[in-house]
Amino acid sequence: MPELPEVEIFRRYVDATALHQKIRSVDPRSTYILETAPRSMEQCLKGHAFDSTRRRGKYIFAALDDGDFLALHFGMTGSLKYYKDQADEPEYTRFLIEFTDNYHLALVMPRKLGAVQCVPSVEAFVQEKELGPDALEGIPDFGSFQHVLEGRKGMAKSVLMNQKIVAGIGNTYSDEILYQAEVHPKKSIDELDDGVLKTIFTKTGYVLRTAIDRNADPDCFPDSWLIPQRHEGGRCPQCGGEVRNIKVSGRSAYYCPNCQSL
DNA sequence: ACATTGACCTGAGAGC
DNA sequence: TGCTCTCAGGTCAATG
Repeated sequence: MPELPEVEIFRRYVDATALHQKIRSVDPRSTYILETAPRSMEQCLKGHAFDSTRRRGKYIFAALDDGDFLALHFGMTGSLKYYKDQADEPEYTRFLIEFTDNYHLALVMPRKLGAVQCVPSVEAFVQEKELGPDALEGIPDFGSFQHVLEGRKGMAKSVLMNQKIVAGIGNTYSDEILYQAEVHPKKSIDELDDGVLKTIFTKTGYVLRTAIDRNADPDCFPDSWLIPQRHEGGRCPQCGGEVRNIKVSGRSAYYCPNCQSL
């Protein structure tokens, strides 16, 4: 599921493939994910080129040469594919950009839970969505982390997943972070002492950074991690006990009842 | 103002 | 085989 590490890999993919090429046409296959009208979308992109990219949480912003941005969100099934021949167009292409050199950039998304739009300013967009600081780059030290959590009362997992508090962490990585910090997903955040909070902060950086270093490919994650065991019948790498699955705010949370007690 | 829940989307996989 | 049901988890609106 595209959380911060996957989205960062997508961002680098755009950097490596689709920059500095003039856009010939835009083909919105699904208006459902379009948050900018098709006409203004075309006006925004056609004849322009992407200069650079930025990421905030789970959003990518591709900067156009006239100052606008294309904002991309991948929902839970989104990905990008860059290719030349029309015959190589992936199934479930929901938004398609064609460059003047005949290459294509497709937003592929079986479930239409993502979004595409043109925005004049990243800052205004972030403000409108009330996005919190980026989980990796927006929280430089433990003091900032404490500040971000100030006054929060919810369950640890829900807090980590709340994009208005910290942007970029979703269901899968919140489980990993709490597993490594040995915190029960339902533990109230305001009941944790500074030592534990500091561990959560440290593990957040470690987990996200390591995932990016390994191409956000779970097959390459360390054996000591929960994610490879995050399924029915999975075993805790630490104690060998069975991993448990419970519902936390309507999401399925995996954890080790032995290592992460309440 | 905050926390929590349910709806949306649609393919995969289970069960009958 | 083929139908129905449940589940996955991103965000957002509605509810507590």
